[in-house]
Amino acid sequence: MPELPEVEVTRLSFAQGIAGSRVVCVRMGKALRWPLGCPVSELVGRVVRAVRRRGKYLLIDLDQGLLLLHLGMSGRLSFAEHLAPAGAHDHFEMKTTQGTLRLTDPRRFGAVVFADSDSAPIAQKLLGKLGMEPLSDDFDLSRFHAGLKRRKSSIKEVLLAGDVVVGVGNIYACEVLFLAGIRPTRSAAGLGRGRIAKLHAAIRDVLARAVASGGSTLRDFSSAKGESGYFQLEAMVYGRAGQACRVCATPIESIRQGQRSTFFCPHCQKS
DNA sequence: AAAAGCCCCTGGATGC
DNA sequence: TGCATCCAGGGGCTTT
Repeated sequence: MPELPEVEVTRLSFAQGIAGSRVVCVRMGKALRWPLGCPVSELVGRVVRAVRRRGKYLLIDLDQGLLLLHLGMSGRLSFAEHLAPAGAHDHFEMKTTQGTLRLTDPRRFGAVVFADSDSAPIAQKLLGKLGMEPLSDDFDLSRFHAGLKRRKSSIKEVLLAGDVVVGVGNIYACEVLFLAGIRPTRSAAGLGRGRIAKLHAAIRDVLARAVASGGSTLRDFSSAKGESGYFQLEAMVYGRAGQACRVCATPIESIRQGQRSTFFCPHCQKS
């Protein structure tokens, strides 16, 4: 479900509300991707300072240590003073003095992991190799260029890998490559400066607009307040195999790259 | 170092 | 209606 815009919108929807609260109790359901890494009792009484984001991870800063939270494919957060009774897919719940934070995640690819600090081994393992933040100033064109130049695999797979730039998932990778007019199978290293500049701009624009408009609802996203997003632009290519390109009416093609679906317009994305 | 595959898990859509 | 198959917005891990 969640790519960078959805994660960021989720963060914005509860960061203020939870900051300054104190943890009252924590309840775990079925196992998520990794164990929490500390006894739940150790979290009780700690103060929630702030919520940051790095890539698709949310970092919940406590007065001592932090929680790394990932939504995986199907995760969703809720934060409210009173939540409905926990259901079968609610696998993490943290009650605080200002409301309860709940992770609902049917597929359980998501995770909640405790780390002593940003430099703790577990935090380094999960965050250490992440690429540039596309919406921050460190997403610099020269560094993007340099990152792509040493990668022989396809540009689509490099975007998805997240070690050059983070946050671009399968939907946005397809959309951004369409906007930049780049064939997803093109080798990253083979792209010229001009096309890389265009791609760089497309990534910033699309992600920023998606955050500004409350996250994409290309499927079923909703923030931790339960507000559903409304991505103002419809998908140009994602999920549109066989349908007419919105620009040139050529049928959109679908292929597999690295076990994921890719959609593109063979005419608008000639090379 | 980088690339390619595998796998974790459940639910919804589709097809017979 | 029932059952099998395929697909899904992620990403760490192992093997080449």
